[in-house]
Amino acid sequence: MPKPVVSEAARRRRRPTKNGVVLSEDLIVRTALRMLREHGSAGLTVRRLGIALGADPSTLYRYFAGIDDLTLAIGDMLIGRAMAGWHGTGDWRADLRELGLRIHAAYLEHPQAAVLTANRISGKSHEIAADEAILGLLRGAGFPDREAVRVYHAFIDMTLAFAALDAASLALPEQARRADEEMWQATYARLSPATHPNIAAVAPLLVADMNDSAYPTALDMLLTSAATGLRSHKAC
Amino acid sequence: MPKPVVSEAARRRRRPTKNGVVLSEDLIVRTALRMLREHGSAGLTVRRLGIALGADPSTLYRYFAGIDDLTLAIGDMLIGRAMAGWHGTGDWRADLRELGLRIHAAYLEHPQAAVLTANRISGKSHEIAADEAILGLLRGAGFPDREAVRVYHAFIDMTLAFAALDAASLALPEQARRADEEMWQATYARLSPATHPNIAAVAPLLVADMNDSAYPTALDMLLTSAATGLRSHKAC
DNA sequence: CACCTTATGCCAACACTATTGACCTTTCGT
DNA sequence: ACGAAAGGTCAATAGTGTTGGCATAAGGTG
Repeated sequence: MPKPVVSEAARRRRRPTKNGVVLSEDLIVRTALRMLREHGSAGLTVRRLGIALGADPSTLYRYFAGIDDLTLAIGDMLIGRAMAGWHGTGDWRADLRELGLRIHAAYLEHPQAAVLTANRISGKSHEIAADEAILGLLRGAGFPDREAVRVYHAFIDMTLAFAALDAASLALPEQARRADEEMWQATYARLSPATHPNIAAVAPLLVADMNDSAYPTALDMLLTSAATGLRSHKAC
Repeated sequence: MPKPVVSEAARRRRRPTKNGVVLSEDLIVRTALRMLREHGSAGLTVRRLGIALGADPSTLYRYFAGIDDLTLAIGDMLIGRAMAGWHGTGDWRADLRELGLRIHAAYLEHPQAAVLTANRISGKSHEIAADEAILGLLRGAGFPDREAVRVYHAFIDMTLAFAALDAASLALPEQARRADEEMWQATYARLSPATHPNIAAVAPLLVADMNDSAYPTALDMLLTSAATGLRSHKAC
């Protein structure tokens, strides 16, 4: 057992690196985020990260068990940023909406990172805090426990799933992204009404709509359905 | 220009490999799918694929420009299988539900492959056919065009997003998947009621629920909300 | 202040990876 | 039957994550 990873809290000595940098989990993750932004989602490598930090690549294994562990930490930091400074207002529906949009936005701010981490469960502190907040809103609103868990599950998975999907298209290389966006013009808008009557009928609407995220719409629909269910529950 | 890739249609000579195997795009893609299933989503490497085919790894570059090109071809194949043999029944809500579940299921049948390709937009024929069918169902049900496009967009993106999310967790290496599944037991079920009252209160429900896909729930909520909107539209 | 333990950074090495350019051999149209 | 070139092979390059051993400085203890 050559390299035990010491938890950040239990870390006592802070020996500076050859170049004088003092490492920490937080610094490593923040640097990784910067590298992802600059070099794309395939540009995060242990070697490059080491160089960017001014430390030997192998040093990182004192902080993270492997690159997988590092990506989980990156994901947790994104959730942490989404939740930073959030406070509920008492209106469960507005609060949930705000929370979903915040998480979605936090991921889209770092699309290359989001692609790597959005579909992983980290179980780290920020993620747990978010889950606690969401469940609190639902139970506080009067959802019975079973229903609260159902809605919570749909809400959080939908939010992360959309974050990953939308991030993926933002993370494409400039050239590929433009090609995707112009697909709607080039392909869908030119289909014959004879073979594709429905697409042809709404083509202008499609072109206008498809390059925005559908998340806000889908989120509102989920919340509407939840509210409907809540009313019928209270009626009983 | 050392290695021009010849399109499958224009391919004329079929020289057998040292081991006597005759290559083709189709054979390569099918073999890649098998390897993904057997060795996990990180187990598809040019070297291994070459060995599995009984050919030198570099031979594959005669068929695909790079590994990225190969994954696109794999994705193409999945999309083709998703819609095969579908027919509507006339009940728009049931039909949409069926369609969503089919697409979701088709991806989950090859989770390791889905992970690599799920957040790419193809714009190819099968995808167009699905879009036409969905828009037809919504417009046939009486949604005004603008509303039909909104619901269509939310529906298709949500379906693909969940397919990617759920495929990702199925595609994790056995060890990591068990770790993720046990996270709910190991981490969430042990949080103190003092610090995390809501999670603690519903912990057993979470453990029971979180390892299934939330897609059916989210899909039903989306359809419920759409149906509500449709009723109020018809009332006008 | 000096000492000793040990946490932590560094180095070298390993077994991989994708990709490329040069070479050679088989295939097919003429 | 011949010659062009498609297509398979080989060798090499530059990169990857990861690990074991070593050196050194930090910080508690006397």
